[in-house]
Amino acid sequence: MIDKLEMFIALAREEHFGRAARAQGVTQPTLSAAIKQLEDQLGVMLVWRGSRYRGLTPEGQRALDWARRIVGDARSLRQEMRVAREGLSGDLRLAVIPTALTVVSELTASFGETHPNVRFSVQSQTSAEILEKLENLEIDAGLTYLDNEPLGRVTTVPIYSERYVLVARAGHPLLKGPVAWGDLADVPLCLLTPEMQNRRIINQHLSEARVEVAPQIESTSVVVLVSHVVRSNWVTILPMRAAEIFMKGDDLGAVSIVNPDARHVVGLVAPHREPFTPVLAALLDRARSIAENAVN
Amino acid sequence: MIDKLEMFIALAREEHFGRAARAQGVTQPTLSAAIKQLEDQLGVMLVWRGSRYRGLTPEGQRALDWARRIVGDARSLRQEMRVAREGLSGDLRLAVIPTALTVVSELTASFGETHPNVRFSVQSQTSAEILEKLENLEIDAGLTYLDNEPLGRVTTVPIYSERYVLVARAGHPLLKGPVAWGDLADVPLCLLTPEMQNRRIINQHLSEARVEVAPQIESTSVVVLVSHVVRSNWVTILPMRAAEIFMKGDDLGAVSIVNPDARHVVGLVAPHREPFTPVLAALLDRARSIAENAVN
DNA sequence: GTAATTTGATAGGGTTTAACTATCAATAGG
DNA sequence: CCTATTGATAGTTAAACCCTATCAAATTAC
Repeated sequence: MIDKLEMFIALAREEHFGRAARAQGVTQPTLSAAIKQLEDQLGVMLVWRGSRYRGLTPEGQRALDWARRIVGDARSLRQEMRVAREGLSGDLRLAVIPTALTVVSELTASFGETHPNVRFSVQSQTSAEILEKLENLEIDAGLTYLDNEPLGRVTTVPIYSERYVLVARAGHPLLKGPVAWGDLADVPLCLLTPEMQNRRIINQHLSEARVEVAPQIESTSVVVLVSHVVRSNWVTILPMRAAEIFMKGDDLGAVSIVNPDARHVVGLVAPHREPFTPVLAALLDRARSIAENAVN
Repeated sequence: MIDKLEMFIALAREEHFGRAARAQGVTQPTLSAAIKQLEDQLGVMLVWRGSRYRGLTPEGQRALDWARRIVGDARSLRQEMRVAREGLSGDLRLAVIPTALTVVSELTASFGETHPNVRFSVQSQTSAEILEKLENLEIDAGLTYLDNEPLGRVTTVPIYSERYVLVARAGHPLLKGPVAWGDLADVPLCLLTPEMQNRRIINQHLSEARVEVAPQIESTSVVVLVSHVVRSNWVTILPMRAAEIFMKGDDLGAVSIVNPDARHVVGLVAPHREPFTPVLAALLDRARSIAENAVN
């Protein structure tokens, strides 16, 4: 039953019998049969049938909610028993927004010292993808904005509060003192792409300052932005925590962007499942302990 | 997997391999094998092994919590799909404290009109048994005190507030006017047994009024109490709602017990499982709609 | 102190379930 | 109209499952 629910979840995620089967490590006929048996056992049609996948029925949608819960709890059970057997161990799958990537090492470094048998897998994703993967049980926790866009039913632990800086090549005229959002009208900016929440936040502040921007360089990667800044007169806007790691040499400079002194809270998000598995509970604890007092 | 978790739950409840097997409709070797497989899959010992059942290990205890949750959710999934298929239908297993038994018909009567395909099974239990059976998934909801003793993790819907009356044969001298708890010192009382919460509540009020009682008749059944009162000079204390049904003739009389005018809230308790199954959601709705305004 | 009973584990065998490979029918897309 | 894609179906083999029968250990009864 639980295996079939896992296959059902995979089918809903992949929207394709073949891909879902591959993702589950079975052949396509096996997955087809599993879905059919699930439908027989539950006595309802879950998937619109045709010559191809055409989405879930309303019952399928409801069943998917339960399936996620049941499968998630079953995994929690297994994980908790493994912890009882061999202490904190296993994989922790983390998804992180690009501008918070440098914060991960704070978490993992201190966590890894006390729990050396826990392995981390960290992927860079948009905040929307993080929430989706959390729902689909594809990750165990995420690091993303907590206060800007709605999150759904998740547990959150605030870690720090983002402040924004302008990053430019050393000697750039804008670096002389604090910059206001309104000063950025005719500056050659390179920014993250609009599917990134960070970009939407920046857009929002710029538009509140009546500034229109159309960056010539957009990227999903902070490294791309910074490398453009290093090599030319481009300028970028980054959260301080994301910029710091690039400021070790003398070739870049940063100044605060004020008026307003914008803040956005970033922290851990985890599925709202009581009780938490030991590994996740430990991670949330660690996040709480490294949280800046400044979060508000 | 889910079947094995069901067997594990049955074993924890019955504390006996043979009985648990019978309860699950399998033979004892099958259940023994299922438990062993569960232990192999989870990699931990769940049950203290010896020549007989000797309780759960700590890991078994934790696993039991998850098992209850998983099995409960799986049942919810099946139930919800059945409702999608054939409307509100199926069995609703209710356990009720003796003094609230007359209230059940208020619930079932109005519920049965709109949902004729739902069958009720009502059993009389102590409040402690109700909570235990709720945990063990043996009932779907209970009707019990909400405000007197701790309930654990459940959803509650208050329905009415118990007030206490003294019930005696018609013409009994105590029936002349309201009685105070302190007046009951030398009255021949018959009361529920002390494992009933109602009795503990009454004891509490009597003891606060400095009254010591040692009833010569104790019973788990309200009918037994009332039939003693009808046939002799015994007197009993009952919640008004429990007494009403016996007051149709002229052979019994009741007066309020005041000083204090004690109140205790009675209502539905249901497992705290989001989202609720449709049948349970409908029952909770109905309970809310028949709740007295007087509940406070 | 010994016999009877209870309790859970083990062995062996038959049935069901589950997975895979190979193939087919239906439908999009060019 | 042809080809590629998609999911369903057939047939076969392996695994899982559950039963009956039996056993060893531990209690209980006499």
